[in-house]
Amino acid sequence: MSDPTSRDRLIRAASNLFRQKGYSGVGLSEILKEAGLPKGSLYYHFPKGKQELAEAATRWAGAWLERLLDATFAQAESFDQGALMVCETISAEVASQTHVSACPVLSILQAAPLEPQLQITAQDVYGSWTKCIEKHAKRMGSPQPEEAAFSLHCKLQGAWVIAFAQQSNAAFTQLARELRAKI
Amino acid sequence: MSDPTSRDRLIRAASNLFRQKGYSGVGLSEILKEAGLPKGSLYYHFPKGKQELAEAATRWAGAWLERLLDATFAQAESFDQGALMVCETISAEVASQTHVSACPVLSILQAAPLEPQLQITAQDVYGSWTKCIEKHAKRMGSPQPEEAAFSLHCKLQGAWVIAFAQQSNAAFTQLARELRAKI
DNA sequence: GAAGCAATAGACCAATCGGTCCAATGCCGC
DNA sequence: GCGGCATTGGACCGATTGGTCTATTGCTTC
Repeated sequence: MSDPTSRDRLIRAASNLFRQKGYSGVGLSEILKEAGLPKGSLYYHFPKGKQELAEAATRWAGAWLERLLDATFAQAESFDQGALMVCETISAEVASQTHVSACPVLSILQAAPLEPQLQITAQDVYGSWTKCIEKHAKRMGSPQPEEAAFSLHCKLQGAWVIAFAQQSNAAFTQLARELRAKI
Repeated sequence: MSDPTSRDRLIRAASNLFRQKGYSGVGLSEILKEAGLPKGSLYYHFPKGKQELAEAATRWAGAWLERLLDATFAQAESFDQGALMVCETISAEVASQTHVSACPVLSILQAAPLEPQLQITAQDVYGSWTKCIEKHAKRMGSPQPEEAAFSLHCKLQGAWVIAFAQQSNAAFTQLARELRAKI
């Protein structure tokens, strides 16, 4: 069994950097420097190189957000309240960092035309999130779970893009205000 | 006065390519090949190089979308109806191309940490859009024009990101369905 | 301690990057 | 035809890119 810390360090470093500068904006040397590992380690753990690392990083961050969704909705008493709490949780998460990082999927999205596998990865992760939200919508008796899931996902994506552009979580607090009014 | 066609060709080529692969994902050689111009022309029209070209391309595309907003809202009988029409117009625009291109601002957003000027450009263009929507919201007697403008901008951004990921305008048609229900 | 595998370390590669520079070209008023 | 400026054409540059390859290290199992 391989030492998990090295592989993990690579994934974390890659995810952080990609979310700030995008897939094409980050060089392997920068990732390796951040992870404190030589090039040999990268190609040992990810033989297909940058693309495979980006895929792993995106799925890792995607799973993290899905856990966040599950944990937050588990505490909610209604879907609308859960939606608000998710928005507030992401807002707090975003605000806790010195820089506002983009949605992890966004980071690899623009590299999709260059690396077809990343397109599939992006669709997979987005699909998982929507399904996850839909699951909770159904569980809480939302009348149109599919529509509600898309609507929330769409708003969160929009707020995340704007927050990234402004380097501020103001968009999330504004969205939270909007969601609170619906309860 | 400089010949507008060369400068314009560069801007159009750059905008198209950036919207597909992102700022860092496109090389100057690719832009020049698409525009059919040599490198000398680029640095004549844009002495500061790639960054200046990207800024011009983003502002150009930003102005195009703002004209689209104005033209669409001008035909609407209410803000909510205008919002729906904008969504449908962008949806049709997106669907008319073989590839779904990202929002022009998104293209340069992830390059912002590398090129500080692009961060300002992105904020400017987003700000113009929001103000433009707000202007129409006020004009049509929307009770909370600021909130309404942010809300629409946010939803459109989200739908655009998802549409880009899925390479389909399904997200826009879904958002249109949601907006139609509010009228 | 020797064999053997997991993992690291980094030299090295061709290709491409953004950018600089200057000669050549085309078009203008004269 | 000529001077002069706007623009083009493209060679050239150092730096960096993603990727390959091999030597070495360190642990584990006999």
